[in-house]
Amino acid sequence: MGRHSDAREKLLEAALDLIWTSSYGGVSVDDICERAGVNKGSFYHFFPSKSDLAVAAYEAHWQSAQPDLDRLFSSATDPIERLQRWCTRLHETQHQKFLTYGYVVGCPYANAGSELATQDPKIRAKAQEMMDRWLDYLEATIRDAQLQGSAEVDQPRAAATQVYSCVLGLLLQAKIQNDPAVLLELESAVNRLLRIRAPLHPVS
Amino acid sequence: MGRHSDAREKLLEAALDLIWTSSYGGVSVDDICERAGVNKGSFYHFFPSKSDLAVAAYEAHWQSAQPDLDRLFSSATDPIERLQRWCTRLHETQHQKFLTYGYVVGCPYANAGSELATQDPKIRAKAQEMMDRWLDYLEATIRDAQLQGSAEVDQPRAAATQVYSCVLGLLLQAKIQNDPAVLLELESAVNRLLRIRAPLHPVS
DNA sequence: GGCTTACTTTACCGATCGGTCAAGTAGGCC
DNA sequence: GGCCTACTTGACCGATCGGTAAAGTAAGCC
Repeated sequence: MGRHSDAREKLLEAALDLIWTSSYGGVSVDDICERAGVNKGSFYHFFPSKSDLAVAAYEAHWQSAQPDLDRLFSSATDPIERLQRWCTRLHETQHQKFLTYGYVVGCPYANAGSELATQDPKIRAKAQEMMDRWLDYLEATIRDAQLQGSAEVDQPRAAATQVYSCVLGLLLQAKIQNDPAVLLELESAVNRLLRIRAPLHPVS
Repeated sequence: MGRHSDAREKLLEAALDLIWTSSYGGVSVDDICERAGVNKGSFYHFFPSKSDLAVAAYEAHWQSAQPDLDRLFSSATDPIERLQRWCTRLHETQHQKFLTYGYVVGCPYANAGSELATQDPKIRAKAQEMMDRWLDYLEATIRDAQLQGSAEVDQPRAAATQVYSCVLGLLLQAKIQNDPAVLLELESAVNRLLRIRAPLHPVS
């Protein structure tokens, strides 16, 4: 039944890349098509609209990142170490992007949410979904840390919200200052928010 | 020498309002002119470009908010109380916007920085300037709290960065969830980040 | 081999984008 | 009263926006 094509995947990747390093409004459908090497007609064969492509691109990006996250947040790892490795990873990722593009690019989902939450309900909902998935990883980790007595929190979900807010805020500050080093504050902030006792390598 | 006009001020106010509740890319020069009741020719009489207007609008907004901030962060007030009142104020402001527009709108400077940091150097620089002004208020307050022994931090500037990141992140989460109540986590997060002893009304 | 279906190609749409321009008008200053 | 200057007016620009349509082509299925 008909031929098959990798145009869809190329569009998803091009869209994520371009929108992440620029913004949703700053990237046109033509830009995405050009980067993907796909004609505009094909674009609208695969996606009903620009915003539908964006939503699909975020989902595809998550799907590709999830195996790595599952490894990072594996319950076989000590919860404090999970958090520390995650902090390190965040800095590394942004630093790499900084070297590649010359800019700290922040979190793609948060960028989209910040720009479009009041304008595009589908994208707002997708950003919220992504946020909730992150919060689930954090909540589980914080709960484990609490159970083994290495963190002192009241409600793990609320603590996860606080930790996640610190991450989003530092990513945003790093982006606005265009300096990945801002993210080095993250580990200390997490230790304080969770009242972590005897961090493996204390930073504050 | 010539007549004088309030068109400039009307444009600044219209631009801030529209961009804050939508986004820079989502608002056109025509939109701003229409809201301000000013013709496009007049727009370009006062401002060389859309982004110059945006920068001027952020500065004007800061100037109008500064007296209030100076009162809030007055060194005559107990530093812990300054922080608590600020947390309360942030929630009230967003809640008010939520009631007015139906949306949590977040921080105008952070929104602009998030959207345009990699695209418009002038706006990125302005967002960074705004951020630094906030950090100055916070750093001074944290320093005062540290001196009177009610907070325990190592470097006040770094602590200010952490507190500010929590604010930005919670504002962003509140915007993406479109729920002002997310900001109620702020006070508890600040208490933990600064290791505040005996908060006036403990929340965690 | 032929039919169906999936995908590609390309030209095109009206609307809107940021920005320009030249002519006109009104207020302060001498 | 006249002139300079600040400001207004509204028509206009080429480019680009997101999206459409119709014809063409190639791969899988029978």
